[in-house]
Amino acid sequence: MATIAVENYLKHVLLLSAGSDDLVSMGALASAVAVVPGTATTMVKALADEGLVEHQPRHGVRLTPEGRRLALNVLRKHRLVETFLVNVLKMDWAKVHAEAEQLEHAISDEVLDRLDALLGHPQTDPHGDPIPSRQGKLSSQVYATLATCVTDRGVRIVRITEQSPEFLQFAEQNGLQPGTTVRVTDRNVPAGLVTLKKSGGRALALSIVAAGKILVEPAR
Amino acid sequence: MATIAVENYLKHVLLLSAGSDDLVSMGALASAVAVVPGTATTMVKALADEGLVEHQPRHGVRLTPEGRRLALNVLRKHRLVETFLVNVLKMDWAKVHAEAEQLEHAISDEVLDRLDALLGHPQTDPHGDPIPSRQGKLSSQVYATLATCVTDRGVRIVRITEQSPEFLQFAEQNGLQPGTTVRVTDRNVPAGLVTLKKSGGRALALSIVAAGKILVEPAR
DNA sequence: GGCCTTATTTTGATTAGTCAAAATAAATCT
DNA sequence: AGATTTATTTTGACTAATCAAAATAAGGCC
Ligand SMILES: [Mn+2]
Ligand SMILES: [Mn+2]
Ligand SMILES: [Mn+2]
Ligand SMILES: [Mn+2]
Repeated sequence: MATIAVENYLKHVLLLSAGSDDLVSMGALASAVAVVPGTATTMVKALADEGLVEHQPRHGVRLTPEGRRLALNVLRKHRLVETFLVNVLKMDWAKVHAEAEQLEHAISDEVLDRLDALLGHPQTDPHGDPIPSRQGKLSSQVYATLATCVTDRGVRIVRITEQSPEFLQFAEQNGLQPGTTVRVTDRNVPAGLVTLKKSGGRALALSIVAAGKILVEPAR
Repeated sequence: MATIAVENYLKHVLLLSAGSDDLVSMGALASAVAVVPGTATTMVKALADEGLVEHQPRHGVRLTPEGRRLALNVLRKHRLVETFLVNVLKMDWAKVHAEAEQLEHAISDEVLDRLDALLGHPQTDPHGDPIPSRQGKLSSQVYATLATCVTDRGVRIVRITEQSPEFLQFAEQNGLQPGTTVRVTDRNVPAGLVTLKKSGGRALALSIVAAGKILVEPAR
């Protein structure tokens, strides 16, 4: 059985490689799992011995098919648990990430399946993050963000790519959640500012960096 | 934060001391947590240093008030999780114990409270085991068992004190679950045999040992 | 090409939890 | 009481995971 630490490393390699199959740097991995770089190196070498990752010393890591399979299963647990916590237990969507970080290692595949059924086989979690399918398929659709999308046109928020409670709470308070339609009224790059309006709401200003964390699609 | 190992030790000291406040022997504790006796000694000394147990060398352990508080919280999580798994996810009651053994260490107090509310503040889990209250009160009601109760009188099953999947599956298959009313038709101590009948069912034989694991109360 | 900066790896220690097997104390049995 | 059996503790060793700090390699810059 993979330990909790192993599951966390694999999951973060998956998240950091983001669709593409290029190498994940040690530094990025270390800071994602919140360990010192040397620790990541040690662990990655152990994972490579187990055949879960491929390690190119001095360059980075990537998942093997087996490592990817495990990582996807953990990610599926994480996101289904988040969905359960929000949809069934009515928890604050800003808090469920920390909760799921633990639970993803404690639930069995059977509980996973039953949760999935109870929730009606959701495609995304409460933040719009895609839930890997039981067969290990993970949607990697590319979206525009509030920092890059067309202006003066309605766009629908599909995903918030940031787990910090602070950001999520801010988004919630301003109604920036998956499903909401907004319109970018102004984008001032030198000032690093994006201004937007919810249909029938008042204006809201956001930094370009913050806007870049909110994925959108054209509102049909 | 208490580690998973610490939580397990504390929970088992609580279960083994069963209401009374006498000492739990090292041997019993070691086999409950499935470690070698020396390991239990080492851990108990560490727990004593943390003020979670009182260790009387060569005689045994008992929980301090603080250790008891922690242990009750873990036990509450365990039993509420079991209840959730059976009542909401419709899992087999024979399998939920193993599942809860992991989950009891992964859920936060907030999730605990929400689960409790979702389930309607149950008093017992699916096996009839009492669920400690949020304030740390644990019912210690004493019941007769099918090995000791009156014969030829209806008795209602209130609890199965045995977690093994085999036993629970056997009990389920024969309709021996909390709530069911049965009647002991014969008890042959020398032969070590108990015979009983479900109201309107056929006879069923059980060893005295097995019968002793099924707690009952007079059916009014 | 050589130097400098930065990322990565190595080395040496530490902590939590565990086991095997030897040592010791307590109980039990002649 | 003395001997034997049984439970507990001690000792020494091991694994997984981590950090601090020194050593090393890459990549970019003059
Ligand atoms: Mn995690
Ligand atoms: Mn999410
Ligand atoms: Mn447990
Ligand atoms: Mn139970």
